[in-house]
Amino acid sequence: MLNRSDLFVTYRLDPRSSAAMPAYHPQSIEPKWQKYWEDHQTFRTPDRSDRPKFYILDMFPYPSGAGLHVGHPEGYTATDILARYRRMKGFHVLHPMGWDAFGLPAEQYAIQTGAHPAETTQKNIDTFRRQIKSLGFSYDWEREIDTTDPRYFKWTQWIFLLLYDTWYDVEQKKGRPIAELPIPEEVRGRGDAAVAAFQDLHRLAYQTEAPVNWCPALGTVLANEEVIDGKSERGNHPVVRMPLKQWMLRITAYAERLLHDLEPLDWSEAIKEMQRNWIGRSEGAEIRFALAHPPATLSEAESAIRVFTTRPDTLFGATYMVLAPEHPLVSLITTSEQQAAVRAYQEASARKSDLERTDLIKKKTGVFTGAFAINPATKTKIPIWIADYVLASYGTGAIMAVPGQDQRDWEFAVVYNLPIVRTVQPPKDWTGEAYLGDGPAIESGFLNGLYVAEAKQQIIAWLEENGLGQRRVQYKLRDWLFSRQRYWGEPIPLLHEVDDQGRRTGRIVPLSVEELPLRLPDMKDYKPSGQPEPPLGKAVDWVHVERHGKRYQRETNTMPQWAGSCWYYLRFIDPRNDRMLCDPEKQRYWLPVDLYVGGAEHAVLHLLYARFWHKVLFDRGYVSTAEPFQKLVNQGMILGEMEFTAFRSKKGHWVSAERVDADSAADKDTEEPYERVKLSEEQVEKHSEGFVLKDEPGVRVDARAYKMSKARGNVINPDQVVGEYGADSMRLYEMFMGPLEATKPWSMRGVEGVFRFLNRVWRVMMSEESETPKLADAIQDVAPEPETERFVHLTIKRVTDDLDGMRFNTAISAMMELTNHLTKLPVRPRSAVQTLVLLLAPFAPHLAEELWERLGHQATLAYEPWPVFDPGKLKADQIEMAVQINGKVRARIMVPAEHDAEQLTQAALAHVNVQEHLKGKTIKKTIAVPNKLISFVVA
RNA sequence: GCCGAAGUGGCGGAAUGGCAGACGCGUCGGAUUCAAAAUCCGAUACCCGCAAGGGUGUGUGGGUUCAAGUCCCUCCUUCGGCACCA
Repeated sequence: MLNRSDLFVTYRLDPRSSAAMPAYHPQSIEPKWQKYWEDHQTFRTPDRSDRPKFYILDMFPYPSGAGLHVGHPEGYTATDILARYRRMKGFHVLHPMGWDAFGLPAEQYAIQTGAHPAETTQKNIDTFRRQIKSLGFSYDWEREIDTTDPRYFKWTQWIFLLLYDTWYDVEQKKGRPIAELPIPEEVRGRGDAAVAAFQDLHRLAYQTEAPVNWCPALGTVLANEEVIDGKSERGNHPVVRMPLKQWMLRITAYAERLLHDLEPLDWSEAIKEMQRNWIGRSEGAEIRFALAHPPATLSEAESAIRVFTTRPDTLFGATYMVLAPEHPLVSLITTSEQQAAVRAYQEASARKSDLERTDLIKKKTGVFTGAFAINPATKTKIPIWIADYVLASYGTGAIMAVPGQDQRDWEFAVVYNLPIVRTVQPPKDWTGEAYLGDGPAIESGFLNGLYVAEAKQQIIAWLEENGLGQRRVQYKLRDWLFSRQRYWGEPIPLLHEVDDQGRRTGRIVPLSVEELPLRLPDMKDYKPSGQPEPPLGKAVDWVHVERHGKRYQRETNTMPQWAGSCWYYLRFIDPRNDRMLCDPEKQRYWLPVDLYVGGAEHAVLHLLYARFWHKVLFDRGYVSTAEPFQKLVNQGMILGEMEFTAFRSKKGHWVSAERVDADSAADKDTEEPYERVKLSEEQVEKHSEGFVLKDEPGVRVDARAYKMSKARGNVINPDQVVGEYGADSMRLYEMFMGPLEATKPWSMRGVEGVFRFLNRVWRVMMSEESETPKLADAIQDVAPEPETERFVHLTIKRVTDDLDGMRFNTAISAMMELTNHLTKLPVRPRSAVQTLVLLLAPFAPHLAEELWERLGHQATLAYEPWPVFDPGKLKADQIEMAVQINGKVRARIMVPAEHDAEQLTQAALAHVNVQEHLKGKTIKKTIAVPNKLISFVVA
């Protein structure tokens, strides 16, 4: 079995030779230049400049106890290369780093060990900072921020209060101060409390009863991230949903703008599509179905069931209705005979996790309420059921069931023997159940004969005329559940007024800016209470507050981890400002972020939440752009080294991989468990479709790279790579592996490959003969040969173009080719090697600085102008061109570059092999494209 | 099931519709060395051929084109996301 240390031992270059010889030795070069940059404040970024700005941002990490993962430096290297490149191109570059440091692991660790989360967090940050610094990134460390720093979360809390102080004006399509919310006369008439309640109903931050993930076994509420497939991530205990008063953020008010403003952004289409799907806009109608026998206790508004449908055209086919089990009307309309059954069903579905409820293979279930509604189109009585295939949280929590045109309704109708009426004519050969396609309406009164789109228009007009419903847009996006029953997060800066008995009156008082930051109380016991109440409730002294003779309790929920990362890109612009979150003028200069790089796991939530906050800040006048991140790139995942796995049965026979389920290692048919046997490269060979055992070629072997994980033991530690090969090799390898966005497997041999390249660069310039490092005698102040000159200019062009297109792997290839060329030259022009050093500088900055110094320069090359190529020097005198006959290459000819089509044709015809292939044929067509090829079509 | 991305040598990968496999790894041969490591030079898709050369090749099947890895259609596989959203 191959393990990590074996890999290092096997592939490591002998360190003794590098220490003794004046060879490339990153272990001494790299600390030297890192110290230089720090001492000279080389990458300190002044707030303003006359130069064009470039704000290049990494998704800042959560500093986990495990230290940096090789996945982190992938994105960081890409952005660092671009930051350094842009500086050399004359841009004023903002390139900061910080820590997303609130979160669960520190709290879990505290529960286990008693260590304060702030301590472990600082320790982890120190490790991350050291590791990141060891890679030589050009961050302006003066701008470092930490979301758990009170000077930072003061403003996170301030933004929360801004959200609390904002309502969404649908007319103006923007968030406005709550003081500007128009209060209806009728509300005002009922007094201050009614006005306050009305305002609370409209705030972007509001409270509601919302279901949370309650884990009875752990005695705690879990965040969604902690729930995997309906079980707790830790311990694998069942999780149920229970309602609890929660803070919510009204992100749904911004759904349309979040969708619309996505369009012009320079993001990958994939990410945009994921966001669009998440927002999930659909157009349709809201329709009111009157109850057939409304209970006398209900008001007129209450005695109708509102539904949302995207297919109002199928209204005539609505043969029953379904309410979500949690729908408030259920208890009001259920008849006495059905009470028991309905209550039992409600309780059963409450116990189910989301996963169980959405389990697709299960049969549809439901219970009849005993009540009926009137289909407004057919005027017939239709039964009202409850079923958990209808979600309380989408639309109105109720549907009109149209089994003829909806597969889910069809399945339900079949189970409970409910009527099915087709109201869209399916095609003649239709054999399916519900028909969702287009077709003429049937059995639909005045809609008959109309196709779907037209029928929708007609029925909506009819509904609106008759006051039965209206056009409506619905979003899948839900409001953001913002509170966590946790310790290690930002406290929510609100006070709840309590009466003499200590009960909350419902009145809420926000803290003033002067009272911020509201710090966490120091606690010994972070353990969840065993009840679904936040641990902060146990800090009695902290919770109880008295002011102006009134008693208050602090809010004990904390903010989710997303909060701190929602606006950090803004704080980097003005990280030490203690008067406001960010100076308006600085913000105007730096925003938007020109390039944002990070993992695809944040494709939806983080980016959506940050965009939402940004838009609120925009509406309230604190930022000047509608969007925070102009260009977004997601780096791909780095997998472990390729592994070969064979499967062996209990009896010791090899089992071919195609018969085995790769995840469980069990037989696909018999489910017999097999043993996994790791193989070395020497034990396998490629056989047509896959790898097989060398000794037993009939046995297929599983060959793939896996996600890095502690359990699998395939985690690569960046410290070890930097220690062995240096930061420059680490950086270069991460970029050379393949396209930034691609998922790719790690290879230690690949690291060694780029390390050898850096050694070649060193030897191109440095003498190997002398005892101490010395410039090679081959470096001379001479003009380059035309071929070398052309090579240099071509390389400048390739590297520049590739950097602009973020194709780091091919840029490195280009530099390798130039290095290989220069290596062969007995005399290497100083100008040529100097250009190579400058091109290499963003990628391998330590080596480049060292060589730059050896070449006789006094100062850092960080702000040297980027090399420029002369397009006139890219062309060769003679070029090789291919000659095709009927699409096949039959010859290659050297021709002067300026040859025109006619000259090319003549040159091609002169070639022996061409003549051979043309013998006895007639040329029907000749295509000669200068710089491309010459092609003859013959018959 | 739906949406998205991707399938190219032994491996990572490269190719504005114009010479498939750049560059790197690995492997083989050679130089250097007492020997090894490191380094340097050469070869390396597959098949036939001593060679010149020829044939076949970018997941599958079809199409467009003088010319397709690249464009269009079909299917298959892998990865990522969403998933009873009415």
